[in-house]
Amino acid sequence: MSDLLERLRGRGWRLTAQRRVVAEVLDGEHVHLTADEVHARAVERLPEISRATVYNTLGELVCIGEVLEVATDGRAKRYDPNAHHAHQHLICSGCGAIRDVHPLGDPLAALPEAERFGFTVSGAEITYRGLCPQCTNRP
Amino acid sequence: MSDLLERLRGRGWRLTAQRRVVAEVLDGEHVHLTADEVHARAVERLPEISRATVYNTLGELVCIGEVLEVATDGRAKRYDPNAHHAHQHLICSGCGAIRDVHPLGDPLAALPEAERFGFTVSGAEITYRGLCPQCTNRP
DNA sequence: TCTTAACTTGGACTTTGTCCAAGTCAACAC
DNA sequence: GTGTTGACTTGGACAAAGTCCAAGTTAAGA
Repeated sequence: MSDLLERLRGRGWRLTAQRRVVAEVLDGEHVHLTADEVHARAVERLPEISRATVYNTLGELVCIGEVLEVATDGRAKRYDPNAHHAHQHLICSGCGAIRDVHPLGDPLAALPEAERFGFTVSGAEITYRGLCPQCTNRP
Repeated sequence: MSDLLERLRGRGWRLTAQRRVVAEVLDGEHVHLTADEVHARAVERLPEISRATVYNTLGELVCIGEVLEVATDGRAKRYDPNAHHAHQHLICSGCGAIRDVHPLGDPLAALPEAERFGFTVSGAEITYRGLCPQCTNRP
C-alpha cells in the first residue's frame, strides 16, 4: 500500500508514523475491521498511537475515497480497504462474517424513474444476508 | 394497527398501555423513526413511559418480524413499520430523508452461485443513495 | 378478587465515537 | 544541519445510542 502513502503525500498530507501504521494495518489483512480493531492492531506496531488518531485517519481515508465505511448492523462501523473495486457485501447472520461479492448487472438499473421521486440517485449498496457454511451446519 | 395488537395478543403477549402506545406511534406516521423519536412521541401520549420499555418493545417487534430495523448510517437505528411489503430504501445524502422504493426484479437473482461462497443466502437489503429534489437544487 | 409471572421503571453502565487544549514533529527554507 | 511553523497527535472529557438489572407494578387467568 506504499502507493496509498504516495497518493496521500500527493494530496499534501504529512506522512506520520501513525498514518503509515494505519495504512499498513488496512493493507495487511483484507478483512473488514472496526475502528477499535484497527487501533488494536496499530498499537502492536506503534504502542503509543491513540484512538483519536485512528478515528481521524480512518475518517480522512473515507473522505478521500481510499477506504469504504460499511455500516451494516448498527454496531461499530467497519472499514473496507477494497475501495477501488466496486463490490457488495454478504454477511452471515450467525457469526457476522463478511465477504465481498460481485453481483451481476448494475444495481441502479433496477430502480425505475417512477421510483426515484425526483432524487438524483448516485449509488446503491447491497447487503446480502444468509448463513455461512459453518453456521448452516450448526443449529 | 389494531390488527397488530391482535397478532401480539395471539402470541401470548400481555397488552400493556406501553406496548399499545408504541404500536400507535409506529402506525400513526409512516416514516422511519429512531428509537428516541418513538420514545418522544410515545411520551406525548403516556408521559411515564420509559426509554427502556420503548427499546424492549421495538426489539420484540423486530424479532417477530412486525417491524424492520434499518441501520443505514452508523447513527441511530430506524424502525420501519412497513414490514409486510417488500421494499428497499432511498436515502438523501444531503438531509437524510428516507423513502421506501420498489426496484424491479429479485435482488437475490443477481448474485451468482459462484459468488455465494457456500452461504445459504436468504435476503438482500439495498440502500440507494442520492440527493432529494430540495438538496439537488441547493449547493 | 386473588395470584403470579410478565412487564415496566429509572438509573447505572457499556460501546462507539467526537471534541479540545496542549504538546509534538514532518517538511520546507535557509 | 538547523530553525520555523502549521499540521498532526495525544489523553481525557464528553456525548449519543443502547443494554442491563433489581425493585416495583399490573394484565390476565383461576
